[in-house]
Amino acid sequence: MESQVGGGPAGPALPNGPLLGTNGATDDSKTNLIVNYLPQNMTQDEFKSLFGSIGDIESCKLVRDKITGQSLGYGFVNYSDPNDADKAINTLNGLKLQTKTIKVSYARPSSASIRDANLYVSGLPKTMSQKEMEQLFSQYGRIITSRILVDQVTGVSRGVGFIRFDKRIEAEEAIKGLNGQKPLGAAEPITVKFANNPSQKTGQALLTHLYQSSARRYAGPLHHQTQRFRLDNLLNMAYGVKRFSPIAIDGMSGLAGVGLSGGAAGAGWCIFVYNLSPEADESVLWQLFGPFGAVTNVKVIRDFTTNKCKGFGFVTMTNYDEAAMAIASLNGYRLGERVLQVSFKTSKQHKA
DNA sequence: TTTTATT
Repeated sequence: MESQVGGGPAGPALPNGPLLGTNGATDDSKTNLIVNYLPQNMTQDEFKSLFGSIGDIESCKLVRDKITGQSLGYGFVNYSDPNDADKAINTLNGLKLQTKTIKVSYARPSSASIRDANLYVSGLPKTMSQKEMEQLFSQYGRIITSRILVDQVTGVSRGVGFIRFDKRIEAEEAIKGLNGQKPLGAAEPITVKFANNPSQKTGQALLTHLYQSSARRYAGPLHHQTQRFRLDNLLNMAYGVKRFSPIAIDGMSGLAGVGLSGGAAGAGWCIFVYNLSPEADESVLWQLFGPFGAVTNVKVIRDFTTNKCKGFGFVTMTNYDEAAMAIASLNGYRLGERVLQVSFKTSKQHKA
């Protein structure tokens, strides 16, 4: 299915170049593997135990989306012994796990030049095979993977596919050379462009999803509601309280002592975020809350000695409506394995 | 007319 390239040994040593590998440094190219097409629901623990069954693992990582915590369907395994890495490829590559056939290969050295090298191709002749598509593109560089999407029922090509090159430059050249061109004997020209980057898309998709799902659950069809009314309903959800008068929001009555922060951090609405993972960092909070509006400050509360997150943090937002929308949307949101609790920070300290 | 390949 996929091309079997991937990783491969490093190129020949340069004449007169420095001799590498004589100082006892680890040669990652022989121990570090990339694993692709993992089932979506596989956990880090399952991933580790599967590959740990081959031999001693130096480190391994199931790659997850920064924001949602969802598995991205691939991971890395670094073995202590190169022989185990080789054994893992021989025994686990092609293994069927649920609906997926996993791919295990040597990881290429990580570098900026291999990122964003994935192309989206459309307008392909329905008769074109994956191999033919690869032949068309291989003149521009080394192909890491290719895929043609097919109709799930009939199995016939949808005329749409992906090509991942080893280097971004190669992908750029392929766009220049093939976008708008007709393959030999084809009636229509093909479109070649960079594929959507899933990691960038997530924020937007998350937002859209949250808005739509909250609005539907709590306010009914959007076209029957005004902005004001929708926000009111979202607030009902955020507080778990029935609110009878929308005017209460505008006046912000009933909210005394809640959320509004003064002090050195500047004015704004302070939001309490609970059930963050020990690995959570500030960037996660920026990414989660940023899409809802102006965020002036985020803070992850960490243990002094371990520097791990103690499970909660704070976010300050400038505008009340945006803060309320963020709370309504993100409270109860599942972040990885955890369900977030999000609310305005309450001031328990005040003694009247 | 968008699958989940770079920590």
